[in-house]
Amino acid sequence: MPVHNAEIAALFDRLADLLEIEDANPFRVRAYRNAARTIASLGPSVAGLVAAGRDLSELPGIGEAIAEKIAIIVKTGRLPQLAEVEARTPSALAYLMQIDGLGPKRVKALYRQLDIRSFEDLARAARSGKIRELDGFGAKTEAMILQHLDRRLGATQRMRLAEAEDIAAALVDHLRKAPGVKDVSVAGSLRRRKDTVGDLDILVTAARHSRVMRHFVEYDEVTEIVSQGDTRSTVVLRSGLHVDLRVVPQVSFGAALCYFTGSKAHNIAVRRIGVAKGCKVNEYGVFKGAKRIAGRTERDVYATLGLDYIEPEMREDRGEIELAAKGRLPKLVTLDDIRGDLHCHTDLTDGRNTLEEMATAARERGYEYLAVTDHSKHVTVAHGLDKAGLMAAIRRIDRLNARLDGITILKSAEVDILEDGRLDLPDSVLRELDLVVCAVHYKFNLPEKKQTTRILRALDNRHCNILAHPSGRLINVREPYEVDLQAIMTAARERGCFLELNAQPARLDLTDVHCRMAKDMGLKVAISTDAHSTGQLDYMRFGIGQARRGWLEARDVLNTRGLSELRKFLKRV
DNA sequence: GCCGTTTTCGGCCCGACTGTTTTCAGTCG
Repeated sequence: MPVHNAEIAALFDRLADLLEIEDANPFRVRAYRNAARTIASLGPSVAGLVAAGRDLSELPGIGEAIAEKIAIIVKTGRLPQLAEVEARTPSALAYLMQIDGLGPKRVKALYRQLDIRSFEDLARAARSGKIRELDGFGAKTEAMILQHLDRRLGATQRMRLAEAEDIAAALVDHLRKAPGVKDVSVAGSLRRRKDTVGDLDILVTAARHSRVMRHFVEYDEVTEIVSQGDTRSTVVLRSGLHVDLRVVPQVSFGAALCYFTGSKAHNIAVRRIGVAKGCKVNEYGVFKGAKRIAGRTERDVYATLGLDYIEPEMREDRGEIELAAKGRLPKLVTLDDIRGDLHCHTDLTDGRNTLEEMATAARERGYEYLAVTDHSKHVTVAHGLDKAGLMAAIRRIDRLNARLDGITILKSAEVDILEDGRLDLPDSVLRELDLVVCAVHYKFNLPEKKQTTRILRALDNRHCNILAHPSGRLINVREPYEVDLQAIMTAARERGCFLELNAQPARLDLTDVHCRMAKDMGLKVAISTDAHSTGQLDYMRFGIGQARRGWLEARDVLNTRGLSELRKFLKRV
């Protein structure tokens, strides 16, 4: 059984947690965390790279020692060094650090002095008042621990981007009404367009001594004020979302926006560039000695450090800084580049709007074409179409195209991939379509080899053009199914097929990492909304964000092509 | 443990807020 990248990364993260509790060299701890991050954001499987004899120490943050450890993990599934550490320090202690306010030092003190090894131990000690007696702890810390223990269940899940975006928009509206406020900007992972966000980071510029902090904590959605200072405060909203607000003067806006957008790893890497150039970089600007030499705009900050402007979606320290230094950053795809949508549904199956309503809505968005991809018969919950139903739908589209100006409706279907890899509709009807989108809707839990073979067989059908939502994940609901995406991408490229980046906020499937993998392999991606209503056509922006996180440029995206060029791409090799 | 427009050894990002302190450690982002 191959060891997945995520599992390898988790071993190193766990090792880092426990070493931190043991007060090991913090830079060594960071080295393990960096390695974990590199592995987790790698497209190709590490196990595969090892099997192919590749030298892993070429990867950023991975040297000889960690490369060797990875090889052992791939071979045995275990990291011997982790077992050694766990013999001294119980593995469960790492979980205790999930409690807000408990870091490695305090967890160590709790373990050493009170033998606390679990949430249950922690709750018992806190309730009996033992924690307040420890050095460095007090009554407030004890109360805080109890409070967070109570809330722990269910509160740790990250929120989907779309949901967080709504909550942020309402809060930004509120903040704009504060007297003395100039700019209000959402930063953090929301600005980086990550598929889920852990908390909201909001940056405000305002005159000194403005009342904006008070205005913030008095927002009626606030249920708790975690901390409140002159320039920074943290609150919890009714939704459970934590919000950090930072107030800076306008002269620091760019530097603060960089700092608050992150990611943390990106910030560290940028500041290291600063150190190498004899500057200090912080949220107030770039400083040479005491003199501020940049800070008003993000562009200034990067330029002063010899870097091209880096789009927020790329700021993950995944190689973007090196490219920015060389002036070779990709020009990321934008919403304006999109010429049409290649996956949507109508009320003929499980969509809410009629064919004509969907067509008109697509035209209003400036699209040149819209592929209507109602379900095939096997997807009974969606009232999927059989051959006769689809033939009737095709004729309806022909009639609509004949009288509709300004947009072309492409005849298509989202054809179910059956368990054995055959498609749910016969070739005799598939050949009547402009394009065929195929997807897995049942039997998610096949073993990796079977699932991969199943999909490869579907791609073998000469009518198949696009594989929709290739991993099947539903964020916070269903894990991706076990499948060898590298093999599927290779096969898709060879056959002249494409993979979809499904823009539904709950899917965002392909992931950013897999988009980048597709790009590196020279495989184009279709960014599609899978809209089930006219309004959902606007989900395209989530797909664009994810594509940009995967470094996709317009040329890497199928539906940035005009109709005639698109038709050429849909002729399989 | 990683890494190199100063380096193969000696560095490794930077600041705000809190609680328990009487000048700072711990945590967080």
